[in-house]
Amino acid sequence: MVVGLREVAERAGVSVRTASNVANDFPHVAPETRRRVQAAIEELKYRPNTAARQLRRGRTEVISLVVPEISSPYFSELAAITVRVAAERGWTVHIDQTDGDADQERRMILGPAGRSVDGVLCSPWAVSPAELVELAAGPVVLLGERETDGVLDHVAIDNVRASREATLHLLARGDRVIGAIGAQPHLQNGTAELRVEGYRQALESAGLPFRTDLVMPVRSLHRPDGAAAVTRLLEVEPRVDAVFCFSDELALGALRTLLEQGRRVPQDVAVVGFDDIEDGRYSTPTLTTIAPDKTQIVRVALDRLAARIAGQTGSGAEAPLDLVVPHRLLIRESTTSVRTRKG
Amino acid sequence: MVVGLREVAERAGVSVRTASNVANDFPHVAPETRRRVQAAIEELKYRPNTAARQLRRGRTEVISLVVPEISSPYFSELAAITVRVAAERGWTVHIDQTDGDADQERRMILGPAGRSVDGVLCSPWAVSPAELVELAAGPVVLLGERETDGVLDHVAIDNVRASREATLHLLARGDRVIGAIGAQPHLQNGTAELRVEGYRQALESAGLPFRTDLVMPVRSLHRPDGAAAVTRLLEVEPRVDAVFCFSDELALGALRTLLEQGRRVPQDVAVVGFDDIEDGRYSTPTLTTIAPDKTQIVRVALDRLAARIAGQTGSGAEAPLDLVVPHRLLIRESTTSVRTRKG
DNA sequence: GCGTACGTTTGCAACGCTGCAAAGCGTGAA
DNA sequence: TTCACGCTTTGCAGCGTTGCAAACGTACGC
Repeated sequence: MVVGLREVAERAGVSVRTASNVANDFPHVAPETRRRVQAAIEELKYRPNTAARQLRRGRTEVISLVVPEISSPYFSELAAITVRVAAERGWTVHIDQTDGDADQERRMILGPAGRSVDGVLCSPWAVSPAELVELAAGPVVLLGERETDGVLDHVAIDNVRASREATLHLLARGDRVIGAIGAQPHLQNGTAELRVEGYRQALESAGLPFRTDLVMPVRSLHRPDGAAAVTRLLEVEPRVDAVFCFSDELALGALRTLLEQGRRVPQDVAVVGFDDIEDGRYSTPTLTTIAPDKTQIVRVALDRLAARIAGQTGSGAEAPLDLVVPHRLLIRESTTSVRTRKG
Repeated sequence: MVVGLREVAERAGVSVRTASNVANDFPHVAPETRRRVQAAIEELKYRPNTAARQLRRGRTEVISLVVPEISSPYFSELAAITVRVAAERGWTVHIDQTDGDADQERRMILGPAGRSVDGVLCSPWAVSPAELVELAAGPVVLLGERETDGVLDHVAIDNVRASREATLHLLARGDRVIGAIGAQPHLQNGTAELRVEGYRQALESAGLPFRTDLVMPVRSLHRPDGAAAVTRLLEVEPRVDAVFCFSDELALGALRTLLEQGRRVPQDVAVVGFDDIEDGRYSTPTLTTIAPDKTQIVRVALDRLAARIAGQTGSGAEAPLDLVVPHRLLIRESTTSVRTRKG
């Protein structure tokens, strides 16, 4: 048996409209009436029908988060934060993963966005922002990718600067032959390019050559890719002093492989990652990394999304913003001291 | 401007009903009519209004997944699989996290479940199944917890057996002083108890005493808890041969701490985890662990949920099922060989 | 030529809720 | 006593879609 406001109203001896008023905390309701309706609501276990409410109000209070994959630590941490921060605004989050597939990405931004969510937070991967803007049916904020040429709001850290800082840190240690792992020429989101650029700038500023043969492309950003890439790197250039990986996962894969091949980290080879995922704080050695302020990313993105949603009815669409969020370089064991160890 | 079936119908010169028929692939539509309506749909970029559809049909094609936390690797892997498997059925997934908080858990199972999702997959934590069944407003399937006394469907591995196998593996190595990390006396979901029980059974079968002082309670199942617990364990019993952790995260935290304290793994102390998260495949040393068949867990749970949803209108509610899914013991470096290493 | 049957199209109503605007009611001022 | 005002309650309609059942048209068999 489905309980609607009708049943509640009947039970409390009021009109449906009054029942609705109570359910929505409308101020002008007599205390006694309110009490009676409340009681009816509880006795009948009334739960508002979201679909009807949405149909009427035109809002869902649901946003969707579209990421390449949920299970990768970076995105799962981001998702967790998003759910938490969204809750502060009374939103719930619909999470979707695209598996890095362009078609799925198109479908997700178009599909769920349709009208069942109020807005979309999207980490694009295979589809360019220019195309996304065509598809978007509602407010969309992009997370962490290249400059979008002002077609859509987007929130990210300054990837070039972060990458430059990471590389400069290695140079400051005295490393001269520095490999980079994580170029992704096949992708449209452009993040990897920015990181290569920062790496290049740092080398240049130190008067060192930018060797493209030390920039290893990867298919995805996971441990196995890092493991494979570092193996290739060692073949290309056995005398490598340090490796800068464009994700912590890559770095952890590389770390593992370096140790397997008998290279001590950081004595023989230093390793820097990117993302500051939790694993890197507990690996052996712990991982030096670029830490984007994830909570800030989410907060800024949701602020922006809220503004877009609120402004939807407004007159002129505001110009898209490129929002930059701070990051830090966290120096840990993989580029500094080594712990003492038996054996 | 909102495009509805009305606009499409107008444009194509047909009735709203016919437009709806085309949008829903109703078979009895003349090819020419279909073509015209299709064209209108595309030109106007018509997207069906989910709310209205749901209101009319009574179905959302959305299920919710309620987990203690998204960012922990086990749950994020589970979530990723769920999204993927659910997609095969045409469902999308609404993910919520409770932060292990009892109230939030209650709200989640009650709230989203209300009528906005067709069913709920829930990993309970702080709330007992008995209470959950009271709250549930629709089909609910529980994941991975104690026997539910038949109040709700639930899917899990055989925790007692898995835990016994892990402990027996250590015993077979010759370990005699074996600690256990991960008791959670404050929780209601009972998983930890089952694992303690399996551990106890194994020790007993080997004629060894079950020492409660070697069973370390933890607040949550993350790396820091594992790190702290193993520190306490070493204080209680410095001569420990092996540690069985009730999650891989605990194990990774323990691993790290053991190494820091100068204990080699596995030569000095062996470590076994539970969950088979990806990190354990890339740690140093790699982690021996109990691997639940996660895909199977999700598949079975969704099958069951689908059956519940389908059977909702049926007459007698079917009796709840306890579904057991297979697991394996994956033996890796943390209980066997050590890699050679320089230095 | 007519009735039947089937393929195709349609109008009506309702899913449960809330915006709107007006009606009902009680109180204090004139 | 009457009027105006504000608090409270109400009815109506419609959000966009689809189930239902009837209407329409055409082709076929008798």
